[in-house]
Amino acid sequence: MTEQFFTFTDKIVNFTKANKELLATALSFRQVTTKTELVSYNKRTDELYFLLKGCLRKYYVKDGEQITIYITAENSFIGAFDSFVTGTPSKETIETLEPTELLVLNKKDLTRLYKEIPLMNEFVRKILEQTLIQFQQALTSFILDSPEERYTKLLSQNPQILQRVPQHMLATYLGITATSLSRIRKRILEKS
Amino acid sequence: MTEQFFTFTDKIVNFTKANKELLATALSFRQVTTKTELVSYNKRTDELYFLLKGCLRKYYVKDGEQITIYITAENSFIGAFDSFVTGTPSKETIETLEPTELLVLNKKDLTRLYKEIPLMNEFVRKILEQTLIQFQQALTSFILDSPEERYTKLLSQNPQILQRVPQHMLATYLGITATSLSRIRKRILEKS
DNA sequence: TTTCTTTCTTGTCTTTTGTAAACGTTTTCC
DNA sequence: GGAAAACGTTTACAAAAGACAAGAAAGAAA
Repeated sequence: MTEQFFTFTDKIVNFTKANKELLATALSFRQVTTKTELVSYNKRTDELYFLLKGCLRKYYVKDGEQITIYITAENSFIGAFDSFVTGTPSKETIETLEPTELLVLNKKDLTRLYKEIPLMNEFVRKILEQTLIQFQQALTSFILDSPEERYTKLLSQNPQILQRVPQHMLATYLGITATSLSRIRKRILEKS
Repeated sequence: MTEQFFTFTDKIVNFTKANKELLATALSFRQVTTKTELVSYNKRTDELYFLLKGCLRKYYVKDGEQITIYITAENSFIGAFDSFVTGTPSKETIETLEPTELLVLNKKDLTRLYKEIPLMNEFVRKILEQTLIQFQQALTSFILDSPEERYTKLLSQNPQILQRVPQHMLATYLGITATSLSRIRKRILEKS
């Protein structure tokens, strides 16, 4: 159950066997159905998730509409970082889009691991470095690219996601309405 | 010269005197004029900067136009993280907008500091956590808010920046053209 | 000061997106 | 299986943004 997780960590740092045993005791397995809220609006969260199987999204509610701001699938960490780090109620909701299997790490255990495993700070630092680069690329794409360009980029970089996520969620994720995405798709079809 | 930097670090972790002496030897002071490129297009960078005084922006070139993707001022770290971390040529340019004073930390020294100062990983991890939250908020604002909302938010959260950065740079930073920002400003004036 | 450059605004026209509503299709779930 | 909900597309109209060009205003430099 944790092999998949350590396959992931092995690409980042060299945890010792002892490290991994400690880590494994801190991780709890959780299996949830579609549409489960892992983090809810205005609730504090002290959990981080490692996705073993399935698909999640993060969304905000604005004017009564759900606006998807993040989508991710297998072998990645996700959490409501703001609430997790600062302890404030979360403005974002994290919800499963499929039956999902995760490993859960809570803040208390993470704090303990930072003390017990010196490599832990380095591990998390490297994860954060990668995540930051990803976020900066996403942010840059919003500034540089048109919605149509963002869609075609998503199409080429992450074609699987299109099979797993409803189009109206993709639309808000691209910063546009479902109507507009439908038009963009039509436009692209007509070009080819 | 480094007091200002340690005032900053003291808010994050408790470096010992010995830590600070080590750190200080790794930091070099640099004073540059307006429009100096700290990181240039297609060049690798192995430097991170801590801004003591002045103002910087990061920009991309698209279709011959400079598109500003980040602006920052005193007491913050900046660098072309992608190039810095992965060693690939930078697609972004970092340029001063004012006469600027900085502390420079290069990658070799940072790598050394990670080994010599255990707290260093924690320090950088915490900086990255904060930066990630900021980036996520910026990204979210692009998805959730209209250009007009982004402008008024910037106005209320960071009014000083408006005095220091030309409007056409702010415009691209907001994801719109200078023309459009000018009209938004007019619209806001007429409302009040 | 005078000149030159940069910056900002305005006008016109075109394209894109948003809003709201309708409609057919697919999926979900008793 | 059948009802209800969710999903995707389309249409008409309104609002916003982009492109391009012209010109005013402000700053920097000779």
